[in-house]
Amino acid sequence: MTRQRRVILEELRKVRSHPTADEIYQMARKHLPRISLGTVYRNLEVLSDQGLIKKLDVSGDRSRFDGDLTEHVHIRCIVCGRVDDFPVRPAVTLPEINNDCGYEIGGFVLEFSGQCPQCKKAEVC
Amino acid sequence: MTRQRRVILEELRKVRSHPTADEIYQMARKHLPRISLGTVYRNLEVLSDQGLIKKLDVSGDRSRFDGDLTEHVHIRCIVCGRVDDFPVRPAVTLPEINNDCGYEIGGFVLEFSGQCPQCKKAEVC
DNA sequence: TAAATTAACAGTAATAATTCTCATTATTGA
DNA sequence: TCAATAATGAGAATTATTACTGTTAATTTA
Ligand SMILES: [Mn+2]
Ligand SMILES: [Mn+2]
Ligand SMILES: [Zn+2]
Ligand SMILES: [Zn+2]
Repeated sequence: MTRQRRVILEELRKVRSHPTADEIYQMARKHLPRISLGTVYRNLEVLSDQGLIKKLDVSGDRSRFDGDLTEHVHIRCIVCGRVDDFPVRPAVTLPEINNDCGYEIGGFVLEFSGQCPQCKKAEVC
Repeated sequence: MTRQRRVILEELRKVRSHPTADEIYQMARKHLPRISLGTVYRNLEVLSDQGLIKKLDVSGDRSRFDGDLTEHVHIRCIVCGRVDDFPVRPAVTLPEINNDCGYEIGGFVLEFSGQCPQCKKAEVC
């Protein structure tokens, strides 16, 4: 656990947003001005492999990261791309799913999408 | 509806897989050897905007496309990346969701992941 | 402690999916 | 027919991400 890795983890746990690698890079630079983007990517990968953070493979162009390890659902704005937690639990749990497709199921992603309050307000009619 | 666009749509409707843009490019080249990858990307975007196909923003690196417009669930192999239809309907429907997060909800993605039969068999123990 | 080994680093180059540019070709419709 | 419009092919540009290359810091061992 290097200083760089600790700062990345702390900054990610501090926010309730789901920042991209580059956004985490900007956050970390406030504390470690000489940190490199490559280090941020490398450590996000390591932390994700160690199970200390979650890499969100939500829709959209860039990967996002979440310091909240509890299983929860996300909602993404189709206009600006921001991702929030969504306060609903899916009624479906993994053991309930009848697996007749031959896959060995390991997880699932439930992601809602729509317009966030800001984008809804800014909408041109 | 140009020849290029029609071939892309027909090829996509022909298969039950969820090909990437490059895979569709290879399929289209069989009929139009001089078609360009840029044209494939452009027409997939147009067809998706027109609602004639669906662009799948599933997890993973590349976008995939689906000629099946009915609402259904997907499963993705975490080893080889292939995407299949998953024969389960989520118990949750959009109107049921209480929207107290301020978003205007437009849709959702439910995607399971795991190992496909081939990858499960090939697994090194 | 001092040398050797290891791990992570910063900076930068490479990769790959996608988008953009632009000259050319096809299509439309008065 | 023929001008206007739209789409194309080829390839360059963009961009998120990954890989590489010395360098530095930390850890282990003699
Ligand atoms: Mn979250
Ligand atoms: Mn499908
Ligand atoms: Zn928004
Ligand atoms: Zn597989």
